[in-house]
Amino acid sequence: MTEPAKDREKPYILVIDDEPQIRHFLRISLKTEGYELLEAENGETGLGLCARHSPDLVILDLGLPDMDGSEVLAGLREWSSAPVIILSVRDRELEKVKALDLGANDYVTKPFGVDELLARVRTQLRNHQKGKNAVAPETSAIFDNGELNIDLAMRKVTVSGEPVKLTPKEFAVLKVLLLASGKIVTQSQLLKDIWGPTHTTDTHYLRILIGRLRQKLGDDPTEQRYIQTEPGVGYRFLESSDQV
Amino acid sequence: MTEPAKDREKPYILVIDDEPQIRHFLRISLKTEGYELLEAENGETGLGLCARHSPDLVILDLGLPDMDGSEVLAGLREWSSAPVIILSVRDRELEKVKALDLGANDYVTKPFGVDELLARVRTQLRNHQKGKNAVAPETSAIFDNGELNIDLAMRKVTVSGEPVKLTPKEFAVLKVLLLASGKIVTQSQLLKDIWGPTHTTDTHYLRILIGRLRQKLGDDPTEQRYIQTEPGVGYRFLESSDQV
DNA sequence: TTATTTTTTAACGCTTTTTTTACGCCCCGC
DNA sequence: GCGGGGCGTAAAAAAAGCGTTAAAAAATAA
Repeated sequence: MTEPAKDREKPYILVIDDEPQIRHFLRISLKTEGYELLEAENGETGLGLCARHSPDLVILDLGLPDMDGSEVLAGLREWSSAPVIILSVRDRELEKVKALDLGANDYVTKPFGVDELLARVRTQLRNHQKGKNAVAPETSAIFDNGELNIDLAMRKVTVSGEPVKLTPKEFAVLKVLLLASGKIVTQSQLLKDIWGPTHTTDTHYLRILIGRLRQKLGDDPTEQRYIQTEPGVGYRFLESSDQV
Repeated sequence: MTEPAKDREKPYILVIDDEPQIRHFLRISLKTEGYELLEAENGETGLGLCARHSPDLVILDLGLPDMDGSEVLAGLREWSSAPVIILSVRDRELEKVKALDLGANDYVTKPFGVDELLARVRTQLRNHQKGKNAVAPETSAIFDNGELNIDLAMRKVTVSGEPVKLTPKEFAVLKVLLLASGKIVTQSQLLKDIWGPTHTTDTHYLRILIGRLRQKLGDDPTEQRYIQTEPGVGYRFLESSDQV
């Protein structure tokens, strides 16, 4: 889907209606509620505007001069998932069913109350927003080679089934190393990330921490399976493929 | 948790309405459409059913005998995100606005056409499904391991049958932990959720509250059965499977 | 209002974590 | 072989975090 869906200050609402007085009416109401408005008086320009600005919500009148409302809706749904509220004078049930099944999110019959319409707008925006936020639920990075298992999101580490307790700093180091898996992380980088920019020279802390980490992970500095020392530079976490 | 909202063959719809003929009517219509039905004739059993079965959609009549419809809605929204379609004889605009802003997803005025209602049901299910795929799986509102029983909807907690009284803050903490069951909730997250963004560093409050909570739930900090502390990070509610 | 519950504040052990301090090792150039 | 820098380990001392208790303050119910 195209949907740039950037975070705008104000939600954009596209009104597609041929009656000037309705547009005027909606313009007043929606603007005072803090929405940014886009207007079109026929289906074609409506689709064009929608494509160009990808509004957060569309209010669509079914009775348009140039094309049938359902055509507009169908055209929209081919690429956009923005919520659509249908506006119509016709109160025929079949119309509603058709529109809703075509992908509309709500159907309001004229004449309608402003407050109700605004509430329905809020409802649709709220619903649609919710789905969007949850998209990236913190990349659940996981390492698992059969013996060692690391789940960063759950903050769980097990060695051959046995859970291992890591202190906050230990876990922080492991996380940084694992996220840069295979690549070297310099000592100063690690120090900056975990102790803050004031301790970038205390390479000492690191050695102790790495030591404890290795011990807990069942690693050995002489035969480095997971954490590899790059003398004078830093450390790297070995991916399974890298292991000799 | 009892019922982790697994993918069922048929969508479950919970109808909360006191009028038998309406329920009968809805039962016929919804069943022939292939939905599985749950019915409640008052708010309390409605909330209970919802907590136990976590339906995919709720149809809620505003005029209930035992409690106000908005109370039911509000109670539901404390822990559930299932779409709610309001049914009402009252056509007052303010009612609609209130219900929609309280978290309802649609509002249908009686008398209504079956086909329209069914179309609106489809619309809500379709919308909610879309959002769900990305989101964390919905956790059920009930925990029960034979000894400890927590019902978020009813706001009731019992330990081996005996009801336990929780203060509002205690319950709030428990709710947050339970809804994130198995996952860590950071201290700052808890503090923000319950005390507001101004007290994100007063980890002290938490320790006291968690302490009392453990005491009331019959938990022991040395042998953590329910609430596990992740030192330096936060707390997590243990699902039965996690318990060692 | 009074009485009761709930929340906040304060203080104290206890444990864990972090930091400090000290020491041994190995590789390399001298 | 001698000494220095970088690395790893092992022990302490210091600090921070957790859990508990008791009492004061605030909120709530009666």
